[in-house]
Order: sequence, then C-alpha cells, then structure tokens
Amino acid sequence: MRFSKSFIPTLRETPSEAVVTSHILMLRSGMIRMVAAGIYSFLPTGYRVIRKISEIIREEMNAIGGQEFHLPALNPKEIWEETGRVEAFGDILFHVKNREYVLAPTHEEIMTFHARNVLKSYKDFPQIWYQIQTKFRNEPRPRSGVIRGRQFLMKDAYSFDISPEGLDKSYELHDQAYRKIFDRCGLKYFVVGASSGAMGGSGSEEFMVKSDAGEDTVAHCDNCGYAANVEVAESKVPSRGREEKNEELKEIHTPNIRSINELCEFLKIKETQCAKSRIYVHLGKPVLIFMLGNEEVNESKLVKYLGGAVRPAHPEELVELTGAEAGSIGPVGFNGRIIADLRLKDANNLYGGANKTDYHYGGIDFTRDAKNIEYADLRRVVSEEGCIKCNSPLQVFTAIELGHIFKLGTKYSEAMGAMFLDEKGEEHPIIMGSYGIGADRVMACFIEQHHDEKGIIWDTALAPFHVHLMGLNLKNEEVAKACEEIYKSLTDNSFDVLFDDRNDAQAGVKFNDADLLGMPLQIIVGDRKLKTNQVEVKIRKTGERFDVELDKLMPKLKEIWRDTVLK
RNA sequence: CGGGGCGUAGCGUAGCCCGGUUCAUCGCGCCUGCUUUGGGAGCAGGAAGUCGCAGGUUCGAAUCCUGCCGCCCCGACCA
Repeated sequence: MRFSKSFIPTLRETPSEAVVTSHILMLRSGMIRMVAAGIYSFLPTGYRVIRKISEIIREEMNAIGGQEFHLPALNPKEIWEETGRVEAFGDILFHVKNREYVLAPTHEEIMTFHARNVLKSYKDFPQIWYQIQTKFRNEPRPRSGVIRGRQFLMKDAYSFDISPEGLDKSYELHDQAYRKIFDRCGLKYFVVGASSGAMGGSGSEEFMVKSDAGEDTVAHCDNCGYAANVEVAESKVPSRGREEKNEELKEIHTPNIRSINELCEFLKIKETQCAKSRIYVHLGKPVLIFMLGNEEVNESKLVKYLGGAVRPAHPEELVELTGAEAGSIGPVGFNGRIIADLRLKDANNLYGGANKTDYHYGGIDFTRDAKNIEYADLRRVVSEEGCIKCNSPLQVFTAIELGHIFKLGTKYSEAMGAMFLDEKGEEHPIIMGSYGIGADRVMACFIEQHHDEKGIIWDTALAPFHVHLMGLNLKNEEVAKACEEIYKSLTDNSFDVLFDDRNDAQAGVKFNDADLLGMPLQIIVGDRKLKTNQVEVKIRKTGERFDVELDKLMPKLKEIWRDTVLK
C-alpha cells in the first residue's frame, strides 16, 4: 500500500475529546474517527486490525467446532418479549421508532429462536454457534473511545447441550479457545470468576486486561493467579485479636470529634484501637456495622451477607436510632442487629462511639459490652495484602473486561420453548452457554499495553502492515528506484508493506508517522546510506537499528523477523 | 440522571468578565510557486470560519440573558 494514495489521516496534536491512551493513539494514527458519542468509524488502517483480530477469533472458534452465523442486528421486539428482556434491559435497549423492532445488544434470543424446533433430538447435540457482529447498547455514558461505545463489534458464541456435563465441556472448550485467542493477540490478561448478573445462569468467568482506562477494580495475585472483583475479593489480613489486659469500659468526653482520624489525634491512639461504626438500613431495619480503624464498609459484601438491598442511614435516622450524631455512634446499648468485620472478632480494649454526641467509650470489649455481634468479611481488599490462596501480596488495580463466558443453563430455552427429546423420548429444555469477546476492545487493550511516547507498537499478529518502508527523498532517483525494488521484493515475499512514498513530506514527518503507526519493522531508504548500497532497518519494539546491504536485505529481514519480531 | 468543564476554519487555540476601528487571533494543516529532504523545513502568495443552534436585550452581540443541542470529565449505571 502506498501512503500517498492511502487514507491515513494522522494527527500531530491530540484531539481535545480524547483522554485515554488507546483512544488518543487510535485517533492520532488515523484508525478511527468519532461520528457521535460512543459511535466510531473504523478507517482503513484501523479496520485492517479489526480484521486480523476477527480472523484469529474465527480460527480458534472454528477449532473448537464453532459454526459461524451472521444474524440480523435488527430484531422484532416480539422475540425479546418472550424472555422478558425488553424490560430487563430497559433503557439500554435501542428501540426503533417506526416499527416494533429493537437493535440487538446481544443474541441469545435469536440463536435460541434458530435452535428451537430444529435441534429436536439428543442426537443433534452438542452445537456451538457464533458470529462476529455489531451490537447496540444505549450506554448512559459512553467513554474511553472504543472501550465503551453505543455500537461495538462483538464475537458472541452460544453452546447447546443436553446435559450439565455437556455444558461443562462446551464451557471448557471456550475457556481454552479464549486463552489461545488472547495469547495470539499478544495481550497480557487474567481471568476473574464473576457473578453472572442479569444474564442468568451459574458459572462465569471474565477475561480481563489491566488498564488505567478500566472500569472494574480487581484484586490480582501475580503468584498464583487468584483474581477477583474488589467487590467480592478476599485477602489474608490479621485480625485485631484480644489484648491480654482487659480494660474497664470508660466514657470519654470528645468534643467535636467526628472521624477516626480526629479521634486518634485527640486521644493519641492508633487506628487499630478504634472501631468505626456505620448504620445501614436493610429491609426497613437498622443494622450497625463495625470496621476496624478507618476501613470502609464494602457494601457489595454487606448486600451479599444480608441478602437484599441496603442503604446508609440518613443523619436524622442516626439521631433517632442511637440518640447520637454521626461520629459518636457505638455498640454499647445499641438496640438492633450488629455486624462487625472479621478483623474485629472478639476484640477488646476498643475505642468507639458512646451513642451520645461528643462522647466516646474506651475499653470496649465486644464479648462483654455488646450482645450477639455477628461477624462477617466486610472489608475492601487493599494492595499488598496477602492473597487468600497463596499469601503473596495482592495488587488492586482497574481493568477492562475483554471477554466473558457464562453457563446460561435453561433460562432462554425454557422461556422460548427450545426443547429436545432424550433417548427415552422425554422432553427437556436445551442447556445453553453464552460466550462474548469485544473485538474492538481487544484492539484498544492491545494499544493500552503496547505503546510508548511516540505511538503504537504492534506485534505482527495484529499489525495493519508488517513493514513500514520509507523513502526519505523520493525526488532522488536512486532512492526512488531502490524503494520501488524493495517494495516489490517485500510484496513478492508475502510481507504486507506500507510504503511511505510521499514526495512532500519531510523525513521527520515520515519517521514520526512510522513510529506513531507502529508497524513492527521499518525500512528507511535515504541517499546517504544508499551511496554505500545500504538501507536501515529499525525494529519498532526495541528501537534497534541495523544497516543492511541492499542485496542482503531480504534474508536479513527474514532473520530479524524470525528471531526478534516474532519473538 | 446528579455535579463540573467545554463548543470560535480540518486540528489545537486567543478574544468573552469589561458589548463597538485588534473583531474575528495565532500555530499546525491545506492550495500555488521556488528552495529544501536522516527526526514534524524556508521564503513568497492564497483559500477556508452560520463564533454549536434558536430566541431575547441593545443603535450595535463571539462577548450579556433565556432555552435547546453536542462533546469531555467525575459520580450513579454497566446484561
């Protein structure tokens, strides 16, 4: 491909709407352009990458027996009403105004529609059906470029089985295929066990990539691979325990002390001597929560423990319930359910609120001064705490979800009447799984992980071109001639080449565009080196440069390709 | 949907507070010509803007007021 004839609108400056790295680089390298919030066009270079990703996905899906479909994005609303998901999706689902159609945000319904009445016999199973297609979701707030859009490219696959064991097998196949796909794409990823949420069903795993642009916060162990969303993640932290000498309960005047920090300051004590109180309302009833020191309540864990929604109590309710304002609430004399974090189990000699504004108690003993305290893990994991499995330090960071695999079960087959007959002629609902990969997210995540201050650094697997050939001064006939010969020879040797043949661009412009676009190999042809019959080869990833004699270029290139670039 | 910011030529911006002969600025990019060609060139000339949209105030609005639209960020949300 000749640069002069290509549509590769690179940008020297960063458009003001872009903030995250992948978004900036995709815009600057001329791979995408925004059409509206969360809606992007892929330009030719960007689309080349999308096609490479799609092809990798396709190969690995086919390898596990997947069959590729192409389903309509425009769906009759009727089918979505069969499963109650018009309501479940709510405002996320795009509705067409002048007909009873919706724009599909996923395709469980349509796939089940095709399976029902056709996959009738146990002999028809298992099946794996997939497609790579545009999905539509009316995200309240699109962001981070292509990472969270209203329209995006997703590979979605669905498995159909007749037994839980069959589903396990299909799920396992996808798990393996996904690992191969992300490995081949050159992504550093990890796997998180996740709740399946509104998709329904039981088991599920998320394939995540660490990134500052991420929307999920996870705890991850480099040593053993333990990973969990921070909302459910556990860690090994020492419990506070009991001190040997058990002190008496004593009331202390603490004027205007509202926070643990102020209390520690005022009494010259450590955080670990304090129990922080929070009151939540669960099913209309107050629940008093205790955390050690200044640790925050992890509301997700609380919700899970209590079962059902909770909300923090309003300031007026606090006074009503305890007689004290926020900052002076405590366990002694509290009339209601009390739950303390595990770290506080049976602790004594604690400082906490006295349920009287401007007063705290010292010497609180959870076994003596409060009745029926329940203990639960209510903490939010923090970096460097011990992994729950192997005790190595955990890291907490944000990550992007790239892929998600679910064991759906029979939710959709039952709702839509997709049944099969077993050996005995008995009818059962088909057992399904559902498996997604965000194709454009793969692209963005790769860039998040592979770039420097100059631009993108592609691996060969996803690079739009293998080689970026630059002629520095093409008005020089020797240079032009050498470039043309190299261009032909590379193409004849099956390299995808982007040939910067622009006559009007300065050398610096070409160098910077080449680094920005990020092809794995650059070949630089200039008259100076050409005088000694040499050209320069640069490896984008390492920045290494070699001077190579023209007639040895092809073998040398193949050697570099094999030994360095592909590595 | 709450909070904040922004909208001036393809991109990045000045002017806005204090309305008017600086009133549409500057850099990059673009077009023409010549020169230049190893890290975003030089000279000369040129094209390009409904100042987001609609009302209003005023003799006069990019500037003040009202409404709307769009984009970004934080939060809520995220099958």
